[in-house]
Amino acid sequence: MKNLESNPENDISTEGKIKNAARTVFHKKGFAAARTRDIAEEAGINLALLNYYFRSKEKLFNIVMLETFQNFFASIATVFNDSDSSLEGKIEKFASDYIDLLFQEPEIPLFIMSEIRNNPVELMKRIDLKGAVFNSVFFKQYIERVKEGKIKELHFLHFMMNFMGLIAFPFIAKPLLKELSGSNEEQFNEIVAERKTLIPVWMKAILTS
Amino acid sequence: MKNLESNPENDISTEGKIKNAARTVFHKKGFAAARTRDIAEEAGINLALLNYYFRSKEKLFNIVMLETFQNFFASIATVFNDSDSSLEGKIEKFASDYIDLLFQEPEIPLFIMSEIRNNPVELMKRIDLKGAVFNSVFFKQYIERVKEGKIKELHFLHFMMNFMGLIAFPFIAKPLLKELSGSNEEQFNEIVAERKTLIPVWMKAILTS
DNA sequence: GTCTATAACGTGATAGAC
DNA sequence: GTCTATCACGTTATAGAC
Repeated sequence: MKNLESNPENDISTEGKIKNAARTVFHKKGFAAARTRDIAEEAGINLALLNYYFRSKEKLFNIVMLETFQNFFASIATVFNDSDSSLEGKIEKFASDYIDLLFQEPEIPLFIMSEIRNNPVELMKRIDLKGAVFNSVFFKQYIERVKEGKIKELHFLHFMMNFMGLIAFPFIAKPLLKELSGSNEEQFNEIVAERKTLIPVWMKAILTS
Repeated sequence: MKNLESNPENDISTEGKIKNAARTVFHKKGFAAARTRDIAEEAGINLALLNYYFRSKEKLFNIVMLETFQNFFASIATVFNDSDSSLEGKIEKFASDYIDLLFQEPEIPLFIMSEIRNNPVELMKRIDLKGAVFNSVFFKQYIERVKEGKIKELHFLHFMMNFMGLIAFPFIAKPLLKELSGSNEEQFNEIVAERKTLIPVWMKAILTS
C-alpha cells in the first residue's frame, strides 16, 4: 500500500513545500484552528507566498482535504478489489496494511471525521463511496459467503462499522485510551500493532458467532 | 443512566441559558469554529451578556468541556461499578444504555476526541481516568474471568478499544458511514440501535475466540 | 442585569519594493 | 518569486447608558 500522500517530502518546489506544510497543520489542528501563519512557518516561507500560490486558506484547504480523502479511500479500494484473494485474505491484508498506514499518519481518521462534520455534503459528492463499496470484489465475496451460510447473516453496514471501528478507533481515541490505560507511547503502539493480526481473528469470530 | 448534562433544559436563568447554548454550539462545531455570536443567538441573549457572566469564550468553553467530560465518564463509572451484576451483565447494560445516551447526544464522542487533540493534557489531569478504570468492579471481574480461563487472555486495553470502538465509532463516523452505505437517517439509526444487543454477543465471541 | 455601540485584537489577504 | 509592511475584516471583549 502506497503512502497516503501524493506529494512526497522530497518535493522541493515552493508550492509543494506549502502544500506539505498545509497538510501537516490541517491534519493536526483542523481547518478552523489552523492559521495560515502556522502553515507558512511550517513551510519555511512567508505568509504572502501562501496566498500567491493558493489564493486563499480555503482553496488551499480544499486541495489538501480532497487529496487526503481520495488517497485515504483509494488505498481502501485497492485491497477491496484485489481479485486474487479470498474474503478472509482481504480482511487480513487490509487490517495489517491499514494499521501500518495509520502509524505513519495517525491524525487522518480524526481529521477526516472532524472536517466532514463541518462540511457534510460538498466533499463526499466528489467521490462515489457508495459505488466503490457495492461494486467491490470484497462486497460481492461478502454476500457470497452469507449465501453459502459460511458466515452469519449480518448487515454489511454492521460489518463495516465493526471492521473500520476496530482499526481506526485506537487512533481516534488515542490520548484518551493512553490516559485511561496508563500506557506510554511505546506501550500503546505495541498494543495497537498487535491488532494487525488480532482484528482478522475477531472479525471471523464476529462473523461466525 | 441519567442524562449527560447537569444543566437541564428547564434551567431558565440567564447563566444557565448561556451555558446550555454554549454546550450545543461547542459540541456541534468545536471550540475553534464556534463563535460567541452563535452562542448568544442560540441562547436568545445579547453577546455582551456572555462576557458578563463568563468573562471569555475560553472560560466558558472550559466549563462546558469539563462538565461534558465528567458527565461522560461518570455515566461509565456507574455501570462499571454496579456490584450486583456479572461481567456479562455489565457489558449488556453498558452497551444498551450508552447507545441510548449517544442517540440523545450523538456529537459527544467526536467532540471529546477532537478537543482532547487540541488540549491533550490539561483536561485529563482533572479526572483520574486510570484509577477509575483499574479500581472498578468491572476491571476486577474481567481479570477474574481471565484467571478462571473463562475468557481469552487479552490485554484490557484491547478490550476497551474494542468495546468503546464498537459503541462509539458509528456516531463518530456517521456521515461517512451513511454515505458509504447509502442509508438515510432512519435506516442508519435502526442499524445502530440493533447494536445494543449485538455488541454484547460480539464481545463474547471476541473474548472466547 | 441587559442592552447598544465601539474598542481591541487576531487573522486572512494584498500592495508594492526588490 | 519572494519578501516587508499594511490593510481589511470578522470576532472577542468592554464601556457606558438604561
